[in-house]
Amino acid sequence: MSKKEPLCDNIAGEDCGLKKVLNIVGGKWKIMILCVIDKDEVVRYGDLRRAVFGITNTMLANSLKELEETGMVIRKQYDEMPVRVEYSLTDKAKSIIPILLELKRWGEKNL
Amino acid sequence: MSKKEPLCDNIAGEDCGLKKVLNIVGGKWKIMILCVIDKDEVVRYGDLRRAVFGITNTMLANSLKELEETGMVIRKQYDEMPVRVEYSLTDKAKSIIPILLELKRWGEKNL
DNA sequence: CCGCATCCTAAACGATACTG
DNA sequence: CAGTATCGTTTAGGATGCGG
Repeated sequence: MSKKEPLCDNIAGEDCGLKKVLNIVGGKWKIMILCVIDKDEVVRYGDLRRAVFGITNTMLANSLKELEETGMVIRKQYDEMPVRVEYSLTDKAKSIIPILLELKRWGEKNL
Repeated sequence: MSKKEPLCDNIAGEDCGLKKVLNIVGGKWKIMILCVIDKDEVVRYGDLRRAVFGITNTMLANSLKELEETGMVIRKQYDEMPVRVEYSLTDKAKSIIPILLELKRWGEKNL
């Protein structure tokens, strides 16, 4: 009998681990956002918008909110004047980075 | 100086290895299709349609065509009557499976 | 400075019917 | 059996302007 670990267990639903991952880091901008924060550790909203070339306020704010809700980034607000907001990665997000790096290397080698 | 390997090298374009990967295995069905073929090694079109619950002819045919064009699956046609078509994974596709499995495990553990 | 609200476009996805 | 063609729907993404 085959002992192969299946890629997806629940072919029908959204509860496959793989699909869950794509749900939270998929889309057009999320990985690039994680990338910038990973690189600089702590990043302000405005710096993020300048670093992620081409992103609009709408998409950056939406993406950051979703990343925060899924426990990937931490939002810290300083009520100065004007206000300052800093984003950083959670431990959870940091733990996925090495796997994404493997995927990146695979892509560079094979595509 | 930081020696950290960047997640994305080209923040602006589509030429980041990570984005390339998502381009070819992203979307709603591609990973599930790869999953089924990986499990059974060689799969006929009709079996694939039954195995990937909820997929339509349109999406299955489109996805398979794209996976073939990106060198992820092999299409072999037998001109019998009625015709028979079998799909299998390329070595390239097989080599990404272990990484996807890691992602899957990460998703199961963290999401 | 850091976003949100609104409206709009484009692309992904889907239903149905039909063909070699 | 293994798809294609056509058309409708839905969702992701984007432009612009306003507000705390």
